[in-house]
Amino acid sequence: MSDKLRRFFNEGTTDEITKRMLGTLLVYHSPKGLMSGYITEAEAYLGQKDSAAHAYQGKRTPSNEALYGVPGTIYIYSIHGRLCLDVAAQAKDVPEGILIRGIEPYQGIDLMKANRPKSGFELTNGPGKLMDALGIYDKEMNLIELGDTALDLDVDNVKFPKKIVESGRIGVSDRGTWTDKPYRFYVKGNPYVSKLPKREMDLKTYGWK
DNA sequence: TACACGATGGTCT
DNA sequence: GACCATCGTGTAA
Repeated sequence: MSDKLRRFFNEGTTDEITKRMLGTLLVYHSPKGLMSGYITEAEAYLGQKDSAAHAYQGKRTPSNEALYGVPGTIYIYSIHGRLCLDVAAQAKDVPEGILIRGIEPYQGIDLMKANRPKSGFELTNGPGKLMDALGIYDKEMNLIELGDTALDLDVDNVKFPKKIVESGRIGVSDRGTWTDKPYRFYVKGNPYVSKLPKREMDLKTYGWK
């Protein structure tokens, strides 16, 4: 991992880092070619105290081990037969993480369409969908730091959201008081956001400054 | 556009 | 055997 990326993660709380991640460029050097996309939507999961998190009450198993890694460790997990992409956000052994839920395709769009023959914004507007579009079908990169494998995060060539919307996290079944806490963040108006009604899409600027 | 629901397969108990 | 940080299709309005 680059020093610059290390600094990106080493400052702030996990929800602050999650917001900072909106507009950064997720880069994947796939076997088929380069693909990338700007992060449009992400969720923070605050570790052992967070009843919606995989590491709630310090739960630690082989599959969620990556959450306990250094900041920027890739956490790939499967759910309902799909894969999702997470990144550890805090110091080693502090199991807080960020779920990447949407990207706006930038490079390699044709490759993504070949991987996932869906029209329009359905290409990458969900955590399982974007993994499908990138063509990541296994957990080979799990436990590795961003930048030390084919996946990287470019924090130099970024876009800036005009406004960030907060909401409850998607898909968490009832888990007490943390169920509805506003730890989902997305770029207001960007169409590559899950479950976004058409009327809330800003098709002129996609919500960027 | 909103909601309901079935398929799905890895992971844990 | 149950759970689940999902997705796609179906229905109705």
